[in-house]
Amino acid sequence: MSGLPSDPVEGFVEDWRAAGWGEELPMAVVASIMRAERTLLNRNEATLRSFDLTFPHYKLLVALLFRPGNAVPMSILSELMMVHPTSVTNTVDRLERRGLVRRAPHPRDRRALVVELTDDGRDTARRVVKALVDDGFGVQGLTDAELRSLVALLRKVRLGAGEFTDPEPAPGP
Amino acid sequence: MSGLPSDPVEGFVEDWRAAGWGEELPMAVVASIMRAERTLLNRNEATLRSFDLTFPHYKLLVALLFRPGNAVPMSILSELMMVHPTSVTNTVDRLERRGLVRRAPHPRDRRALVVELTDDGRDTARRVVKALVDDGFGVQGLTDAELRSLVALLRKVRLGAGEFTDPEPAPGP
DNA sequence: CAAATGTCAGTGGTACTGAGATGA
DNA sequence: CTCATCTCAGTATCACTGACATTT
Repeated sequence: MSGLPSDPVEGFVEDWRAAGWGEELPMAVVASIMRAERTLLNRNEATLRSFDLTFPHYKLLVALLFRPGNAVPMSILSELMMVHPTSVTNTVDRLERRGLVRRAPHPRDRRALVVELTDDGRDTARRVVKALVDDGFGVQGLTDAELRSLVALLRKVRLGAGEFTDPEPAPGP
Repeated sequence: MSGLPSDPVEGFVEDWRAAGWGEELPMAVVASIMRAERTLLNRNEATLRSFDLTFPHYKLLVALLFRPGNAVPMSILSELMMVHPTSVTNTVDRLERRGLVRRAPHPRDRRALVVELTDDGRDTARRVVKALVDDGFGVQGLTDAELRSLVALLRKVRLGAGEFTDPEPAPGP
């Protein structure tokens, strides 16, 4: 729970404005996102540590948990996790050594591999998710409407920053 | 601009809901924050790299830039940057070797040190900030009202997750 | 005395670059 | 042939733990 006595972003915005830098709103948004990420990470890492998992490990396990067959090609994992392919190799290596995932040949592309959950991995993934859910992912004090609004606004930020394209999935003709 | 064809968070929420895990809104918020952070980081790192700065370096320089005297005690930097004291030592070491900051004795506590910008550091910090501002920090496509709303909502998240206390600075009697 | 500040040495983990083997 | 997929070796950076000297 560490905890500063007051919101550092607010003081920061005041100094920024006083100095006349301009673009204080985008600055405040970026600072808020960075700090929220760090705070939530710190909070949820305590839970992950009790399962001996790091956040990248968790992200990979969860990415597998919600797929038919619990199997995803390495290259897709790289995109979903927004990391370099060699980082995926590294993460999969570690999880495979622990028996939580395994590599299997891609059914139709002999260059590619899919990563799939083992029974142990699926069990672990489910228990970790349950633990995080029970803690509400560390998010507290917002109404459902606020949470929805937040997701929508962050979607705009991600879209504007180029995370993905496709503002809306054009309905078929 | 790399870029996925569509928003991965949306697909994720659908899978999550279909599996009946519950707490899908907090999950979506956390996932959105993590991805927004990563996307903005990737985007702004290109700018930082042109100044040979990493993000931790940037954070420290900017923390100094907006203070009277451009000097801040190490311990405060540790809190502001949300990192371990030894990480601050490390970051300051690197920036000091490059002549961008320097350590000076704390005026009233002989245990403590303050870190202050050199002339070169102040100049560098200003130019980096200007470059980031010119790019709007990678944030595009939101109105001022939306940006304000986003800052307010993220403040609630940070407060709820224990980043700081003090819901509102109780006005003096 | 106990608590706070900062450093040092060492560790573990992440994510990258560049090069290369294999297959579409 | 070109491009995609994945791995390996090497590198940089970060953030931490534990121990310590100094000062409050």
